Amino acid sequence: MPDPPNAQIASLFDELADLYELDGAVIHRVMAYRNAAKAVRDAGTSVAAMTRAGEVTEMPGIGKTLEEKITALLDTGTIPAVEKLRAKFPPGLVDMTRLPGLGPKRARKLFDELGIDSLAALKQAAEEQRLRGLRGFGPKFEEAMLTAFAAGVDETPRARVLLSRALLIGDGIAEALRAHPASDRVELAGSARRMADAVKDLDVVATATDPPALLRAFAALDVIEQCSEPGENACRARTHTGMAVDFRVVEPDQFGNVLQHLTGSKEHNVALRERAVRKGLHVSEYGILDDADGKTHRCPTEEAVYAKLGLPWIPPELRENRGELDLDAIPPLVEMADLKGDLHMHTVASDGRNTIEQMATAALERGYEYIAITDHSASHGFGNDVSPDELRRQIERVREVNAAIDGIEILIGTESNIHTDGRLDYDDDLLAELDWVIASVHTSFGVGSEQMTARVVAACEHPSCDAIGHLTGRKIETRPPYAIDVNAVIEAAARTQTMLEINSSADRRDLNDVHARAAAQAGVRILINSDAHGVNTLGIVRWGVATARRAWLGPDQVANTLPWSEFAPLRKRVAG
DNA sequence: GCCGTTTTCGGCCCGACTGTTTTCAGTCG
Repeated sequence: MPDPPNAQIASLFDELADLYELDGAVIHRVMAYRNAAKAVRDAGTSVAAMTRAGEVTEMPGIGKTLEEKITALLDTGTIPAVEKLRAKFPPGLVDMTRLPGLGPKRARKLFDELGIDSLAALKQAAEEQRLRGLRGFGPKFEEAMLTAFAAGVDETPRARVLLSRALLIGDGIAEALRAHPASDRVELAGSARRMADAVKDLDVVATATDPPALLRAFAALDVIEQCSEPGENACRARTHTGMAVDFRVVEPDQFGNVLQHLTGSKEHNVALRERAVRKGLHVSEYGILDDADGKTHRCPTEEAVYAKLGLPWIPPELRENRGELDLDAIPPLVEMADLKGDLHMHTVASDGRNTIEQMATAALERGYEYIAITDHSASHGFGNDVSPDELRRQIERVREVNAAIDGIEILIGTESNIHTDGRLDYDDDLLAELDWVIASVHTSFGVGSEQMTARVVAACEHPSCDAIGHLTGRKIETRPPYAIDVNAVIEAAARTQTMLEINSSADRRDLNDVHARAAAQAGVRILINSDAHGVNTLGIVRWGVATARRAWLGPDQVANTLPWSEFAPLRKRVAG
């Protein structure tokens, strides 16, 4: 039996949390399971392997009991408590808690008293006004349920919005508000500020000389479709694209507290407050209450908030409670300006829109010292035209352009498909003639974890394979990663000196933050590549850089921050 | 269920809102 991936262990713990909550367990026990689920999901190495090694209780949030549960999962393929509770509560009960205002306590009551065990049964009971007889439930509750059903809560939940789309709106709003004469400071908060993969809504915080005027200006922005009646210092709006936007104007001396509070994440804030309590400090969005003097300290800046707690200012990308609160000093994080090359891009030879010359000129304008032209290989649909003979002609073309354009090294490469048996496209001789090979999976996603892992590990072992592209094949919000043992690939990449790419496409960001951090810790060299299909998308490395920063990567862990003279010898074909 | 510069037991972040209730539990972010 293959080891369960971290994601599977995490989702079982989350399910246990839901089930124990329905079972009426004390909330702190439920929270312990949720914390453990997050810790497992964010772990950079195999939790199953750690358990076998007897090291899993070293993880924060995993104690003896949870260790036993993971051990049971490894030994028997299941966790007894999960089986027992699944038998006790129908799955529809957890679905019911998706409704606004209906949590586990009330769902349990509906089940016990009225036998309601699914969204459908709940809807029918609300329509028949059978809920209002129950103590604690009234007509308003029935109405709220029916409103929620009418809005389609029982259908697929609304997808979150890609960061790139959210920031297009959020940055625009912030800029417009900054330009308004009544505004002072304006910042985006929330998960967009943390550069998460996708976001649910936008939070904007401001200070202003004339708050009502700024609130009115916000409501009148072109992107806003509708806005609540502006209150004294806040309003809630929806954009034409359907995004919710919360806007708050606050006192300047509290700006730091509110910005910190609204930036989150929830987990970061909870952990931050727990630590503060141990020092006699109580953190809220309004200030920091100090037991020592009984005063609430207001902070105009986030720096002041963290300083009061004895911490350095923590970059928003790190605020996920993944160890950032243990830092004495913040390590350097990679920036856009650090990038000196881009090792994955397409031209008209396959599915790109621009020529070699155009891509090279655009890269030069970005200040790059080197790029690799990596059109799709022949076995992939987009690369049908790049036959072996065509690739040989492309080698000549790239060499000519490289000679003609000063100031940038243009590598001839390929993005080779990885076949199901781990072979790359093109003969080894032809691959060896190239300057650079990045290998990616584009076909047969469903071969299963074992074969997929063996397939990519085999590619790592190829002497001409310099890097692996978009390792897990995920598309954020639309396609889950295919089954693959990422930790095994990381081990193989470290052993074979194969680089791993963070693909910067806004909907890929693959490696993700957790995997990229694990890979770097294992000594794998990371690349941040655009996978650009035209000159106008070279800049999407912004999203790859964001993922790298969320992975705690500094410039020294990202290979393409090196100048060409230092990057060139790292390639397997040169290093030998 | 986890955890420890107050602790191996007794705590476990903070505040707002809501509906139903006569003082608050449950839910949410």
